[in-house]
Amino acid sequence: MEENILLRQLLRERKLKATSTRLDVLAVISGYNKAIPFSEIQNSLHDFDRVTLYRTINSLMKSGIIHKASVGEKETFYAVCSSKCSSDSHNHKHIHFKCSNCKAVTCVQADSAINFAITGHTINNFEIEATGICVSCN
Amino acid sequence: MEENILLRQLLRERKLKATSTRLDVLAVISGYNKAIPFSEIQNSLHDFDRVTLYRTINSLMKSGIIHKASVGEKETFYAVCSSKCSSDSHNHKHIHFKCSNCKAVTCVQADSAINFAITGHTINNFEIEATGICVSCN
DNA sequence: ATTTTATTGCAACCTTGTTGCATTTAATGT
DNA sequence: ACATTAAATGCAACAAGGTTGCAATAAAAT
Repeated sequence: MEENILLRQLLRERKLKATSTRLDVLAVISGYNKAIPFSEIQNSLHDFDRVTLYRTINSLMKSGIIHKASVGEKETFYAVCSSKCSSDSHNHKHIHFKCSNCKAVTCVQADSAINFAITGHTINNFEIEATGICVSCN
Repeated sequence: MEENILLRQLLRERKLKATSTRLDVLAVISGYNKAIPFSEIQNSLHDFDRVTLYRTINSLMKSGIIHKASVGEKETFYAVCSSKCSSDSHNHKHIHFKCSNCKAVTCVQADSAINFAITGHTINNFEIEATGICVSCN
């Protein structure tokens, strides 16, 4: 369990105690470089209780540090937020992309802004989950 | 449990036995006029075993009669498919829209086709879940 | 250094969904 | 209409994912 002063600062900024659980979980998630499935977090950190991991992930989400990256699968994926996110609101304009070849889930930007309208409806927010072949597999 | 000859035909076309469970479940789902949460199906049909409902829903999905309409919630919603869907493939180009006022989930079409690209990626399929205010609440 | 307050671990629990097996029901052919 | 066949149902049991209450512990504030 190595100390990461930056992660510690990040937690304190969001008014969260910089406990070793949080530092470790955050290190695993941010070191993964793509959306990480819950089971992968568990495997990397088998010294922590399952409940503690759930609670840690929940507080990281509430604080706008990480977010869920669902891709219609049973298993939940998590990824670090952009700096735009806060305790109050998650603000993602990206797409959750699942590669059907390597199975990796990543947060990617569309080449240009996505806009659409639905007659009579006011659209406040939307999420896109896409599947296909990622850069590495192409 | 009233007989619906049309639903019976629909089931038989898709090579499914027209059992009373299926006729009832289908009547409830199609009569709901928007995506229906699983609990609502259960409440309407408390005489059937939970397992039977799950199995019924699964076979209706496999046959392309209904589909899941997820909106990032814990609870699963279901809606009837367009006639384009078959046992082989679900083919939806619609958006799953959740009204933050009345909480209803509906399948709606965008006013114009939605297209986007991600550099280096091949996009094979995508799903959009939107939240906002629906027609009735506007 | 002590107090305060949040976090952890544990056990227990809930919900959602699935499986195996014996029983029942719908469709098919006669 | 009747027997046969193949699929669907109910039940019990289970598994995965996630939550809650509470006592013990660790971090932050004084």
